[in-house]
Amino acid sequence: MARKHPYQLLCPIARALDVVGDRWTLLILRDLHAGPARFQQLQEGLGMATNLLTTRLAELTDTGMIQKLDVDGHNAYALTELGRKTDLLLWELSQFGAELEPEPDPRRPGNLRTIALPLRIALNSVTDRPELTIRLLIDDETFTIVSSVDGVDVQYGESSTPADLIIRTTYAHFLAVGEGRMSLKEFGAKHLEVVEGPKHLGAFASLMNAARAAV
Amino acid sequence: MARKHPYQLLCPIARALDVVGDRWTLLILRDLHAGPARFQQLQEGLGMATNLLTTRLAELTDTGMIQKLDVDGHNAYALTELGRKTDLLLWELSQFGAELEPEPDPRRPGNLRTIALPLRIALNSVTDRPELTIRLLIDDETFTIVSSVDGVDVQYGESSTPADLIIRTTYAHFLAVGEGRMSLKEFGAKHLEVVEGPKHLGAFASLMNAARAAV
DNA sequence: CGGGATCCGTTACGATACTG
DNA sequence: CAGTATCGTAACGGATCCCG
Repeated sequence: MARKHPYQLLCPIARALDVVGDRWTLLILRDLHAGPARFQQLQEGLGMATNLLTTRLAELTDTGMIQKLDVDGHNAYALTELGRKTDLLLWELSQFGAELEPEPDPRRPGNLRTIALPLRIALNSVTDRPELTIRLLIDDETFTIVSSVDGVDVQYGESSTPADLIIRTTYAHFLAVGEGRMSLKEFGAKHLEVVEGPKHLGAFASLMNAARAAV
Repeated sequence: MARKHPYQLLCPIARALDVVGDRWTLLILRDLHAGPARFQQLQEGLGMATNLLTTRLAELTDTGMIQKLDVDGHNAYALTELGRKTDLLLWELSQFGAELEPEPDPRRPGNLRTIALPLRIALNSVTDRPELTIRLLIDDETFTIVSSVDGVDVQYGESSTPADLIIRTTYAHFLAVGEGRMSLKEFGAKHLEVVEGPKHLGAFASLMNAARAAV
């Protein structure tokens, strides 16, 4: 199942592209940076053909970028240690994409897994991080943000650790903050519902502020 | 001549890939980071089909990544300001590629333009840069390295500014140093010929050392 | 119903020959 | 030198089907 026409050039860039340069491959990896995902989650989030997704998952497994898990009887796919090393690459790709004109008419609604990687990188750039576990409810979906001295992790879904702070918002508003179209102050005042742990809201706000300033 | 199947997703990564995600596109940009290039230089360096190169150059021109120049009667292609913004992206791609197994049997000999971008980024990471213009003769080709307080530029070919130091080596040896397979000391002693300006060799050596340490 | 596999029409790519 | 033109092959996209 190897590619018929790899570059096979004496260049690390070409080597990287031989592994992650195929259509859809980097977008699959992007989604997996939000944590393990099932076949259907990936397919629906990306809107790609199922046969292609099957092929890509097999290729990524062969190259050691991902591994297949069994999560309570169901298959799931997760990044390996090698696959996780695509984080800075995807971040720079994202930074370059931000220089381009925004998409006039997208084919699909936004994919929530998209935001995990940039959020994690931005939060990790903060030096004075609080010890805090946040559950973020966006539309019907859940993210867990764990901040500690070791770093920040952002995962799709609930984690076993209890959350200090539970907040709810919508994808549109959260994205507006991430892209700088809405101030954190307005976001906090109008579009953020504190479900639990309001005394930790200040720590969350300063963390977000610092991340925005650092990126 | 637009693509029939762009991603058109609400995600900066997908937007970036809609512009630079096609086969060969990032490798063309990589070569152009070494300075303007003619059609044939690109074709020979990459070993790609001429019709595809024509298509890619047209697409990159349409998206504002490159522009066509007329260099003494001949066409040439150069990065625009937007195109130059792919530098960090290509750097991270290169860093990730360095994590992978080296290519066992490459289809073509190394492309000298390949080294300009990583060399420039590495040299730019040095804080105490000397004011120095270096002409680097590798096999039959020439690079010009201009170091100043503003930064370091690495260009394929000769520049109009006179060189303080002219040195000659081979691609294999230079690559060995870049990949850490040969020490700078051994390189300088055995595989580097000083053509002119030996008194500036010390500044060059300390610049290279600092770059190696920083990357 | 989740997790794919098969089939088929369309598009993109690769190699080479040819032209202004 | 700088591309076009042509053509065979591989990859992609969409739909349908299959299997536990």
